[in-house]
Amino acid sequence: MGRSSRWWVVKQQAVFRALADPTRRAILKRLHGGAMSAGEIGEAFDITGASLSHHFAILKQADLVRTERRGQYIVYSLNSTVMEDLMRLMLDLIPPAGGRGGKR
Amino acid sequence: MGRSSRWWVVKQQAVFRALADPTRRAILKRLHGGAMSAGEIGEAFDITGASLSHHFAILKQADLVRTERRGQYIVYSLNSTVMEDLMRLMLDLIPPAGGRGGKR
DNA sequence: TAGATATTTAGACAAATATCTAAATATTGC
DNA sequence: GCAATATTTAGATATTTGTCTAAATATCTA
Repeated sequence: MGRSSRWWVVKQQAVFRALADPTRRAILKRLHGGAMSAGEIGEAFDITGASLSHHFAILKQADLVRTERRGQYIVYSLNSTVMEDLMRLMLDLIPPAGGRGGKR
Repeated sequence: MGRSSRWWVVKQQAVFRALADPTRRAILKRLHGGAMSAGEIGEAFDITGASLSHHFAILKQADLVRTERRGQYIVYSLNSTVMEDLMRLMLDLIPPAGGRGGKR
């Protein structure tokens, strides 16, 4: 419980929303291999830079990625802390092991 | 393995989309305690039965819930198998521990 | 079988979303 | 300072989504 619960309720929605789009999931996966500039990330996708930037903004709002300007470029990297929070959240949606909840 | 990768790509999108809505996440959480009829689930929410039914359809399409008719009622329960698939998928989005120079 | 209850389906509508083009901002190298 | 490159912002548009009301379907009970 390091964070206020309200913080997480808000952030939670941002995170799930961010993950709902296949392009954004692909971006995260691409970042899996290491930090990359916006342009490099974009090479893998067939959409404009503007659209890409839109996706970055949503990922950033969800705190799933971090940015750092390096000269002309802006370098993106995964924020694994929030990813781990998300995992915990997911676990919360899964019934307890050996759980009842089936037929009666 | 076990499932074709195409199956999962399709299902994956359905699952993430299903989780993007806060009402649907709340439904899953409610089912956490055990199977429940549509009406019982609905008691917790301030939306019409029709809207509820819409959410159920999306959860079902994502295979996150199972249904069983019991007389007049239709009983919903969690499908933890797909939830576990989802967890694996999430892990896939998280960078490997100690990845890329960063020991912990 | 008729009426009551539970749930889904159909159709409409407003709000949210992904995408685009064009323009703005930031940075580098000459 | 100026042109080139990288990225974001603004504004427009078509699609998707969540919700509603009304009607349809399924089941139970008297």
